[in-house]
Amino acid sequence: MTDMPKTSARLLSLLSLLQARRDWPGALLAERLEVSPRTVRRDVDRLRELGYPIVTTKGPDGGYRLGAGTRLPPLLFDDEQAVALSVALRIATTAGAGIEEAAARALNTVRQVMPARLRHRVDTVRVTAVERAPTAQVGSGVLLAISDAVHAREVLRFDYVSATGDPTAAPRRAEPHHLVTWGGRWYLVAWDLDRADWRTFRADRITPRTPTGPRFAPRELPGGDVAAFVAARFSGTDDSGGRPCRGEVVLDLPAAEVAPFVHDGVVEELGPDRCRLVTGSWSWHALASAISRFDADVEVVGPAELRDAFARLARRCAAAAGN
Amino acid sequence: MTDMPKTSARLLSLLSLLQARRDWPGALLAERLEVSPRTVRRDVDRLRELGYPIVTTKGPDGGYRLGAGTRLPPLLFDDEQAVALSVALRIATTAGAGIEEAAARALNTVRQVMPARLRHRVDTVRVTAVERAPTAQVGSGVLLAISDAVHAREVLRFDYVSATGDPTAAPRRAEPHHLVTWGGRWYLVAWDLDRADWRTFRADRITPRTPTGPRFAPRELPGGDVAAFVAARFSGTDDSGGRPCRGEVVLDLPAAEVAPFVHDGVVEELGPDRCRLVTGSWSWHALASAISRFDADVEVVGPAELRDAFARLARRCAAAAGN
DNA sequence: ACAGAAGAGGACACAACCTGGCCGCTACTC
DNA sequence: GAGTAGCGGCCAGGTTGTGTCCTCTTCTGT
Repeated sequence: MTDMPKTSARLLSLLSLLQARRDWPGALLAERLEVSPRTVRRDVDRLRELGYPIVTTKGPDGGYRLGAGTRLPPLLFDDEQAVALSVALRIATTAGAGIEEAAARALNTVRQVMPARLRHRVDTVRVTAVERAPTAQVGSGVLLAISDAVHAREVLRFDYVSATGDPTAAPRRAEPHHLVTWGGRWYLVAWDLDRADWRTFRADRITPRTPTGPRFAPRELPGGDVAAFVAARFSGTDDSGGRPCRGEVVLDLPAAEVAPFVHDGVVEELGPDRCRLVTGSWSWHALASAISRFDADVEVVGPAELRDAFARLARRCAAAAGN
Repeated sequence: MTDMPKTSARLLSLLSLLQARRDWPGALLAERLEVSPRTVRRDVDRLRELGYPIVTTKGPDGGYRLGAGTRLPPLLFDDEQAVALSVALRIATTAGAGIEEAAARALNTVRQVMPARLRHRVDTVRVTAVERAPTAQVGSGVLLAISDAVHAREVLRFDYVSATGDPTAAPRRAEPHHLVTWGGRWYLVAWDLDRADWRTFRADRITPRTPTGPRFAPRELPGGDVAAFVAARFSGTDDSGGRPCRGEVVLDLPAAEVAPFVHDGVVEELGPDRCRLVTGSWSWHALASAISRFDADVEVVGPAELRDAFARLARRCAAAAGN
């Protein structure tokens, strides 16, 4: 089985890779395909000669990209795809959000058209998803309706059950911008037309109405990034409650050593051994204590309350140390 | 100049020829591709090695044909399956755990063999997954290796990088029982053979070794349910496993206020506002920090290392407070 | 059952092709 | 202007692919 034409196989992989991602730096492709960058360039050339429109960006942040409107040869699942598929769908079947059963069926359907080897791969992957919060059921119909509205940029009208359980009297109207999942729940990020502000609605409390309203012009989400927006929205309100005290510090540690321990916050690399950490906790004391877990020098950026908390924590610890 | 690789190009052509027609006699293909029949046979072999299911008919009226699985009955998903598939894979591509890119490719691959209507459905669904923690990358290879071991019930040998970043000297040996995802991270729930206890290992810190060990008989997980087990494990902090540094302190707090936050240790009531706490952590520093989370006066009973850690922590905090 | 059609595949020699390295260029960003 | 990233020529050496020749095996139709 060592007889396969490396080159052709690589070309197919290359196509698959290019299809999966916006921009691929040549170096990354080289690494991924396990060939030299020079060969990647040649491969790209080859694909071009075969008629595939690969556009390229030069300079920093450059890379390759597959142009649109291409007829690709029937690509096959490779092992990684099979694993990804199984993992994703199995998670959906255990942690699901009303789509468990559909996900299970989909997995089965795909399974059927796979070569035996891959089918076996799929079968061996067993994953359990554990959620912090009991997952609220959202019908795929609702998901679909919201998705469609987002995609079509049409004002969504819907009934909404508030957190207290009271159905809002009047149907809400909002410009749907993003469908987001966070911590096992589904949220719609939308511009609430009635309140003239950005809101996140829990999808499981939404009952879409038909027909949808007129089209709208997309607005720019504060923060630019949906992920950032939602993270910011919820950062003070974990499922288990709120984290009202937030602060910012600079740590003398590589970001990579800090990030894994931060569950609710942002870690930003400032240098090889330096990073910025923005996080929150229940109280200033708890926040200071949480930050102190990193065995590194801390520089408090703010706010003053955090500084004070550190001062008190210092006295506590000094006392505990027997002076 | 036009140094187009004949072979690769031919393979692609062959693929599209086979797609376009039911049955191709080898001789015809040879003529069409302008190569000898022998080469056609070799090309077919090559495609087979690349995973394309090409069926062949021998005898008179024989020929080659592209089998199912690549383009045939355009996967008959129903809408719900399509939605589930898109949702699951899109989540995987944004929240991914090292499989984002593979998930994206898988979605594209599936997309290709869908009828136009469903493809549209798939394209409509846009989901963003927001994770609390920057997700640690886990290679699909690791996931696969773990999964395989779980499935085969074979003892897994692996190198493990501890929370502190120190690679454990000796490889660990464990009976893998479940692969779990929780809060955006992957964990292996296993019976640690060396420590003779249940442990949860972070998958991103695992480097599996080959070969795997002998088969094992499944044990019953305390709590029965993986989900319950993992949830219980993590309900306190996100540390897991054994804690080498143990110490004892007396806190000026009611036991009832301390106990809920201690998941690996003992809280003993000493008075209405006083309790003894024995617990452990990965390092003395971490232990001191963990104890300091209680906003109360601390009296270190022992050992001396903990006292020292508190002293150091005090200096750290004082420095952080800007003195 | 037999002949014939068609694919399978081993051997071999020669040519073509690919790859990695090296290097100077160009295009773009900060 | 410096740094990054892609471009592409050139070369040497080893790998691959190809055509040809042959012998088997598997079907089908008579």
